[in-house]
Amino acid sequence: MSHTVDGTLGAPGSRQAQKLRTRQLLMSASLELLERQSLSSLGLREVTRAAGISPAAFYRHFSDIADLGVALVEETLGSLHGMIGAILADTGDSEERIERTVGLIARHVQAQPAHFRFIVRERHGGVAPVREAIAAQLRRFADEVGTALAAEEASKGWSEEDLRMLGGVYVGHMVMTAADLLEAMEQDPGSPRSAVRTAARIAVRRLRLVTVGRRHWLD
Amino acid sequence: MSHTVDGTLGAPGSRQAQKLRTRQLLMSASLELLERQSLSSLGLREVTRAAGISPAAFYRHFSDIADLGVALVEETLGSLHGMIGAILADTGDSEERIERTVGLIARHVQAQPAHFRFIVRERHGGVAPVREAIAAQLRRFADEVGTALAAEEASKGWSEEDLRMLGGVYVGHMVMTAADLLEAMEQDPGSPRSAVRTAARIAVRRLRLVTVGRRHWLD
DNA sequence: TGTACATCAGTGAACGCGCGTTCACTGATGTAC
DNA sequence: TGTACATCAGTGAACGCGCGTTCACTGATGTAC
Repeated sequence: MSHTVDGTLGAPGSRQAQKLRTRQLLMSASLELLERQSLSSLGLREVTRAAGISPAAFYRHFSDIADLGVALVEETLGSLHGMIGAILADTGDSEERIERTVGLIARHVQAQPAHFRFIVRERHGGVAPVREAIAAQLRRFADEVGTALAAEEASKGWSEEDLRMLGGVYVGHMVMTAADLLEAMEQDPGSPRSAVRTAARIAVRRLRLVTVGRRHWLD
Repeated sequence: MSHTVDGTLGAPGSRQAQKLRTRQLLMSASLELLERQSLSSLGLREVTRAAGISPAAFYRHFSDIADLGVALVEETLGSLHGMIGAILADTGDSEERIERTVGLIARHVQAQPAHFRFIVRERHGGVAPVREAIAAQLRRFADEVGTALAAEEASKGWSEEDLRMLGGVYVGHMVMTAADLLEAMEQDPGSPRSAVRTAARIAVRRLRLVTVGRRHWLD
């Protein structure tokens, strides 16, 4: 019944909650370390040191680093679902919508760069289970986008395979834009963010190219 | 016959030639190991073991693994120059040309999968100098393609920035296609190669989308 | 031409270090009655 | 309600192992005369 957040008292379920908190600590500590290295070079001891727990405790939560990586994929791409939804609601061919979409991606990337960097880096990285988890999620996103596009006016007469392709193109562009923005953020002086603006402008033009192609696909 | 030269070799099986051979051995052994792991998890001892030389000898050729990685980038993207040239000579908007381009990429990827996998994996990998070397080379490729496109009929009225963007889009599609083909090759049963064919077909459609967009860019 | 010396790619042993994993343990939390 | 027992997240020590790097060395190749 009673409840003290500082970990001294026992409410029912507080053990479970504490375990979850530690798990989350491991995951966010890892994500921070992964800003500067890849998953396959991330050490178990390194992670537990950063999280402030003993190495052995790691095994109460994950069987190994690859397992933690898969959990990070779920968490990260879960948090992206909101973004995909917002973009879907926005998907259309007008200039304004393209710019809003790129702006949305830019804001998400700047808000949680570590999550995006992780996905971009491990998408083709050296840890097979993580690569597969990312591929499965991105395929799901592409299907969702394709399905949403199918309902639009501009998709009349499109074959199912072409719609799936188009969904994949949009998702591919999102990842590409995120990667470009991260690269720009890394090399940017900090204040003026000119490299970021350039990356965003190019992303807009690329999306415009796809949009024009879509409009005249059946010509 | 006396041969006194400032440092050039004269005798067959010269010291310099042997050194180059060992260096090449280190690089090709690494590339093989990198089919199954990423550069940042590649060990110096692991490489020398695979190459059949002692660990200490490594330092006669490279200062560390990152240094070897940069050398691999130069070698790999140097070998791609021929492909880029062939594609440039082929670049145009006709359906046939698109299919020839994708076929060309597919053949190169199947001929030397390890080289392409290395570039795709390390393009956003955990080793900064390697990432930068790849980015610099791809930027160069994109500029070359952009310049070649500028000379074409279809590029009349295009701004320079849009041409650079288009060059980047083509290079981006090449890398994307290579990545998709590698993924398909991995999961393919072996004989029918249906996943590879599907990946190639989708690559063709994506390129077609870009082509249509290009054609109507100024509408 | 032959001889004496210089160079340097590759060796093998040694080093200290941090790694992943195991184990018996502790003590707070949860449960049964 | 209080008491006795069960659970289990996290600990700390220990282990064997492979790592990157250093060093003095060897012996084939190259050079000077």
